[in-house]
Amino acid sequence: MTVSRALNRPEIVADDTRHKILEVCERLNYRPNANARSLRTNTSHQVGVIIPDWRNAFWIDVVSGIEAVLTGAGFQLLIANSNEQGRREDLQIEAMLSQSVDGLLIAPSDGAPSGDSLSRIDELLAAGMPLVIIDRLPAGIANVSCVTIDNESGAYKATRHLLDGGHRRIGLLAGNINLDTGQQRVDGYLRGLKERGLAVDEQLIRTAETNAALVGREVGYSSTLEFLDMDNAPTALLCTSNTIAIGAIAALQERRVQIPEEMAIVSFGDMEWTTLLSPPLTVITQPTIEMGRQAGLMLLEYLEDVPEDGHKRHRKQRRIVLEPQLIVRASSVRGAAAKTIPDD
Amino acid sequence: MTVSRALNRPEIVADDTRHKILEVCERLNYRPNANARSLRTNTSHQVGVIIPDWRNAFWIDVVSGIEAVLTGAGFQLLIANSNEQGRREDLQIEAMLSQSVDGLLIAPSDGAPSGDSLSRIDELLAAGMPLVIIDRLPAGIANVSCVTIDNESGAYKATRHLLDGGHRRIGLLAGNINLDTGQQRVDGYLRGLKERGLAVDEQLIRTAETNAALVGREVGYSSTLEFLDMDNAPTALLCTSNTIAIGAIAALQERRVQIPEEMAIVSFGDMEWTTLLSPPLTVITQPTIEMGRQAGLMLLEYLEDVPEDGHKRHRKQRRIVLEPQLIVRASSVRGAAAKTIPDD
DNA sequence: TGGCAAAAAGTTAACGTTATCATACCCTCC
DNA sequence: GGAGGGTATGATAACGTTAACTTTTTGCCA
Repeated sequence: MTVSRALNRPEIVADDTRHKILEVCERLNYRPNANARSLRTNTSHQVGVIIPDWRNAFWIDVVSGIEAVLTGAGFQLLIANSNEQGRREDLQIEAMLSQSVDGLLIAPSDGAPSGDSLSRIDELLAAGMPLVIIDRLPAGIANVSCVTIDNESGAYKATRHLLDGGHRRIGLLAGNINLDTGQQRVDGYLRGLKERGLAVDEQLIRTAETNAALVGREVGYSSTLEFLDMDNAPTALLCTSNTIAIGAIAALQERRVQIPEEMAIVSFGDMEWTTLLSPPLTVITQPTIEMGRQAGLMLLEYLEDVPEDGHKRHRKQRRIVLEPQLIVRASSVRGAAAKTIPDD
Repeated sequence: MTVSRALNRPEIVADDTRHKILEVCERLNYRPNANARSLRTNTSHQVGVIIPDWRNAFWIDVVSGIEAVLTGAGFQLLIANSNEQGRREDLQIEAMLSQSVDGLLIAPSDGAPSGDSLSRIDELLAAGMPLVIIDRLPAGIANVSCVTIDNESGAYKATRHLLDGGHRRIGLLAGNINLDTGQQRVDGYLRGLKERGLAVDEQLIRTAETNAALVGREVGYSSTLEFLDMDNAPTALLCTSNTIAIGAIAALQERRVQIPEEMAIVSFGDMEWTTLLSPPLTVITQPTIEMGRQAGLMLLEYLEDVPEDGHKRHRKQRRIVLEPQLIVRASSVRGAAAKTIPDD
């Protein structure tokens, strides 16, 4: 009816008719039914976002970046927390498709039973669903657009910084190395050592089964205690996530280990509290908000790429890799002033 | 058609028909359309959650509690961040109603232009929409169910603790006192002083215009510096939020003020990092997750209260007030041992 | 004034479900 | 063998919107 036109394309309705309609809408407290609209148009102005753990500030920041871009463009976010469980992730994708979301932003969980949600993602791509993968890129997925962080480079920078500080035995508290991000951080660490011709001591590398926040903290704590009990304990610690770092620092404080004199420490992810610690924490910043922003923008391109011929256009796959930065603070430098190391 | 029955009420369909149907669904990759279903049934299994600031860990924890309860009961969460802006909150409620959410959980923003979203909430209640207010209860709303924290009690406990420690001049870094939570914290502080017959020095009470995280931090920082510059500076600080505390601690560290010898500090909200500080931070715990859980359960009661007669049942209003706890750590107690300094 | 194009408004059907009612089928029992 | 009662399935309409098409109105010019 004309009402629909008055609300959606006011310019093609005569002025006084429009005013009359709007006035009546106002009086009747009329509210368009989004479900009916979605049913008819097969578009919802909703975008699904699936993250693995929203108790971790990392992911909240990512979502903030996404939100800034997408709600600005008139999309509503459907946020789901997979809790690092592939099965949940799968169900959530399913639920979002049921609601005919216009697009999806997914950070694959580390617990994906490989086949399951990967093939689901392949299906989505084949169906032409606008989709951008964030932060993690499981090996099995090809031809997908994604925004990630150069974890290898981040870990390398951290390792080199510690080596420059004279450390020769550096403990690596890695997350789940079944995840590409986890493995990349190990790779960066190894590159740092190799570059200096240092042998790798497998005992100095600890991994976790999952990246879930609570587990990270626990692993950081117990692994650090184990390090401290070694005959030739490391003199520096590289923590590959803020949750791991929290556990590690707790362990060091408990044992009254002096930072950085007895143990230097570098962590991943700058948090609001890292500068409040004594000493302040050296970190590899994760450009989380920016990652969210870029992923949002990328998805937006796809969303605005209207399929005029009714058939989904074959889209070029794009990949953005963001560079992490090293911020040197006192936790990793013996008696020296802290400064930011410029990118090289 | 029979398909609908096979999927929704399998027990009333003959076994072999059902199997045939399910097999075909599988083969065709059939997925029920949630919009069509919502349109027809006028129910969406979605619950809207509106919080004022998801960059603040406080709210993320609240949402976690809500999620634990509601997704377990088969509801999907629609999370919106009002950014402490009444106008956004209003639009978000509107959008959620368009999508025929089954219920709403709202933490009213502090920037509500009083009339606007309050009357909207009244409307919702009148229309029988299941609705639970969380954490904050604006003065204008009556007859609504809510789950809150006893802020007055929390601030009182903190104040009493500091008074017990011998402090006589306690700086109060309050948030937005136009918000009931903010005013209640001031009230608790005043009760503490009054109980000991101490005069109130208005100069020791600082408030903020809004509870937005960034502002909180800034206010904590600058107000603390102002305190330190006073002729008779306070010897203790009561911060009414974790963001304010972050700013305050930053200021104290910058001025190299010894905690707790020169300035004791108590904060609201226990975070994962509060024990990592030197000294560890004394806090009033906010039962955030529990608040979310209770709000979720309360809403669930309303949701399950099916209107058999087609007319919304008049429901009893319920209120739950959760009690915060004082956790004493070294930031508020002089000397290694946590011993109480006798009164006068 | 008639004719014609453009603008505005109206009509119809369809999106994919499910509530409701109608039908077909199968058994049991007198 | 037919009435009665259950169970399983089928048919129809409706939820509120909009795409596509049709009709009406308006405005303009010859």
